[in-house]
Amino acid sequence: MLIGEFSKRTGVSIRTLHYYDEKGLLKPEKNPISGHRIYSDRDVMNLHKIMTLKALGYTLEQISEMIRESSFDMSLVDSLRMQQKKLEQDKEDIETTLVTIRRTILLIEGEKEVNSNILMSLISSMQTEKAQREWAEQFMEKDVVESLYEVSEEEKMKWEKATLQFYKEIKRLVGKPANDEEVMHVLKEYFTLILTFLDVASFDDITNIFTGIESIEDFSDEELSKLEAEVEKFVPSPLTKEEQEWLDEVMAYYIENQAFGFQTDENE
Amino acid sequence: MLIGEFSKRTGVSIRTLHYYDEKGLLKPEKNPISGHRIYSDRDVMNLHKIMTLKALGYTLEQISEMIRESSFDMSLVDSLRMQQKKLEQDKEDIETTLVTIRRTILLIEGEKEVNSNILMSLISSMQTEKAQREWAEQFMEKDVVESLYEVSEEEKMKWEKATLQFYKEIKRLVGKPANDEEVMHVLKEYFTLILTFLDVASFDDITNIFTGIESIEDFSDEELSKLEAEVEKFVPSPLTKEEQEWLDEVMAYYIENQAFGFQTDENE
DNA sequence: ATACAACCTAACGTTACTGTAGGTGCAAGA
DNA sequence: TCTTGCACCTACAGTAACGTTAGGTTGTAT
Repeated sequence: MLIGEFSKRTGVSIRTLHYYDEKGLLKPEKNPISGHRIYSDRDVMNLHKIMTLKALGYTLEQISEMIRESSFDMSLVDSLRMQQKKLEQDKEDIETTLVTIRRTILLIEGEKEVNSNILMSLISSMQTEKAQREWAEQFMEKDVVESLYEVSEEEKMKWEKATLQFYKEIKRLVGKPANDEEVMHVLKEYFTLILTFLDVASFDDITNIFTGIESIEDFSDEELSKLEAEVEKFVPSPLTKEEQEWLDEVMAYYIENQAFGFQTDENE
Repeated sequence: MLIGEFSKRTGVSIRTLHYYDEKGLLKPEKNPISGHRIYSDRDVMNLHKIMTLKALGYTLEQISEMIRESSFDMSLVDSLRMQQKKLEQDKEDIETTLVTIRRTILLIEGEKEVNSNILMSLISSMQTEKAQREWAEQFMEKDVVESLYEVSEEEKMKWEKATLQFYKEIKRLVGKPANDEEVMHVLKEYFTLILTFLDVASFDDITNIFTGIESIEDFSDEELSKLEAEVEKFVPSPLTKEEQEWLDEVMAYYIENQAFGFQTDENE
């Protein structure tokens, strides 16, 4: 059987067969005069072995070691279990990304255009959700973390949509004075939402969800900036430096003037 | 920010940053004298965008097109849906392979050593199960195919274990005369098993599961060898030519002498 | 004799990097 | 001032598993 027929019979391209020959994986006889490769029925079987192991995810190098022997012993089971682990990890990664994609599609379906920085922030926030959770367990009780993350898809969606809108507003309002009515309104809405999601009544209560911390002031400045850097690694802020500085300013103003009063302010 | 600090802050290796610069994905400022790269805060954001899109499965080339614009429109949704499809396919492939691996481990757990040809045959049979099913629908009614493949894991396992044992026996018995008692015994057991799985009472009834076929003789020789070749593409026989020829022979002998009688032969 | 298919080797292209060699810029210590 | 050492630079090579192309040879039909 010449290479063309063999290729058709097995469905493996001629170039791949050349390559396997070159790599010593499948070395057929050769016509010593013409140099043409001559494949036998045994080669069909050997190629099939190669393809099967490839389907299980082994590299050609691993395969060439494996096919030297004509039978497998129990060490194959160990090797299979390793493959299994690898594939399960791959699958989980894909699963995470699929969820992210689904949520992203839902998120932007209502919009006609989305600022790419904001969107990327949100996407990577979804993508790294699991890592964020594990990281958060350093500071909070496990069940607190759980209650924060184990919310329905709709809740998450609501949060993401609100965040998207909030950042959009920030980019629109940047530069306005801290006591601007619209600015105050946007901040109020967002803070209210945060408190709703955290399920606390006021900012003071937020400290309750951290372990071993009496108040926000327990964090030193160094600690805070270290924390910020770590958070940035997960999800960098989609705001420019100016936007961020402006936001810090108006937020400080807002908290000083309204934070502990807005609960009662219900008829606006 | 020089490249070292930037690399630490973002977790991306220096070499990769060089690469992104080279490819035009992330081109920081350069000190015109020393040639050192100078990264800004905006670059942090841009790199983050790149990493996010990479996590969604886009290639660097696609990414470099995508990051030219500062906002996304609805075409992103189409693109995300395409990614989604691709990832779903990948996931399914992995899933299939995982099932195959699990079954393979179970299959060989009882054995101390397995002939690699036989094992490869069985593995690829599991791996291509779906394709086999679709192929089989050319010849059988959909519900017949379904009833053949929609059996419990244990049933499948039983079949595979039996097949493994059968091939092992063949390789042990090859060369013995067709009327050898042991040979007859092995064939009988295997045929009985086949009929059990096909849920038919005799070989004549097998034709009932094919559509538009009155008897096996309806197939011409060409058709049969074409069929065989197609089956070989899924799962080549783990037998050598001699073993296969010997098996054909003893099977022919067995069918002629016993096939239609063994149903009654219950006290052996 | 010639056309043509089928084969050959050899070398480059692909993707997303990593590794290495050899050289420059800049600060601190001997 | 010289040297050491670190951070940085460019440029070239290598990885997996092939695909593609070029240029040349073999075998067969006309």
